Amino acid sequence: MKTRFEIDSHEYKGQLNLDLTIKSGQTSQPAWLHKDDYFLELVAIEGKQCLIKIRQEYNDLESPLEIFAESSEDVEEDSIRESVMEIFGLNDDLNDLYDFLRKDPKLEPSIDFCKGLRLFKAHNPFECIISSISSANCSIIRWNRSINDIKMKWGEKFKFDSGIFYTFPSPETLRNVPEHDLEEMQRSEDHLSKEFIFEKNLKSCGVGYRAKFIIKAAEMIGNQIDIDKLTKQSYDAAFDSLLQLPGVGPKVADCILLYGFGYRNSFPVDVWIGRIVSELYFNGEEIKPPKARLFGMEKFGNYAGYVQLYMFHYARKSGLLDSLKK
DNA sequence: ACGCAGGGCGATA
DNA sequence: TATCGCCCTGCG
Repeated sequence: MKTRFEIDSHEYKGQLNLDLTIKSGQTSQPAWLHKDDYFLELVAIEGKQCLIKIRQEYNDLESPLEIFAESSEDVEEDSIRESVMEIFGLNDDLNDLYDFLRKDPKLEPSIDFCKGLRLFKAHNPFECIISSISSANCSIIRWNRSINDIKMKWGEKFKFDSGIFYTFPSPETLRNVPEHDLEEMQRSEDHLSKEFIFEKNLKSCGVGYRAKFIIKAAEMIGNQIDIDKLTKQSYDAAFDSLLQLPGVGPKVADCILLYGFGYRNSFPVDVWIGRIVSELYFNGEEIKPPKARLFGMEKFGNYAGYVQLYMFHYARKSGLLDSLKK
């Protein structure tokens, strides 16, 4: 099955900046592969693996999105369209958001810096959970690399004309992966050659001490923690459930809820958001993360997730972030 | 070279 | 209940 279609800007409210949305470092998933104007990723639609190629005219936030989809199975165009809408936050009304931001003089300037930036939702919730765990105490490039490594080592391989793509492995697969060189060596003792290179273990993906957390989390998902249930729970209940996973604290849980499950009221607080909140709303007085989190959730309500996203990019681009470094 | 940034955890009071 | 040292790696 190969198909091509467009999504016209009239089909969603407000603008979309595809490039900015994909590259903004949201922990839902690594940035999509950028190749000849197109962004590419393998996405499961109706349970079938489907390569999505998407492109937007450079610097034209109003032009129609051009989408190519390709799969060895038949996938309905409507389902692909729905997935794309969901992944790129096209069901969100950015005009509404901007009306909200304009009412707050502290947030108003963020609009110009972030035009068309949308929440980049995970197409694979389990991948989002592992991405978010990997992102803790870690740079964006590093955890992006780790997740791509994990996909290449244990994902299922799919070949297309435009390249080779891998799925993110299932919890069942990931929970059985060796943690480090030693474990990999022990497991393959019987057939070990002199030149054996240890590279099929989690630590070799650069996740560091988070390897243990990832394996344990993969074990718990499907047992104590049911992903489908999480999406149907209240924000508070889902937050508490996620905290049971190793490597998941408040910040990571909020990222998973926002980028993985679409809880728009979550307000993930890392050191930067903490500093920005204290600078903008508390005269620079130090605000502890739990307090900043509650402040954001209460003040911004269902816009909290977007406000967090916009605050960070605004601060980054305006130079505010640099001024807060010390 | 080497010290620091980054979020969560487990030990401590 | 709050505070603090440590975990691993990339970068300046």
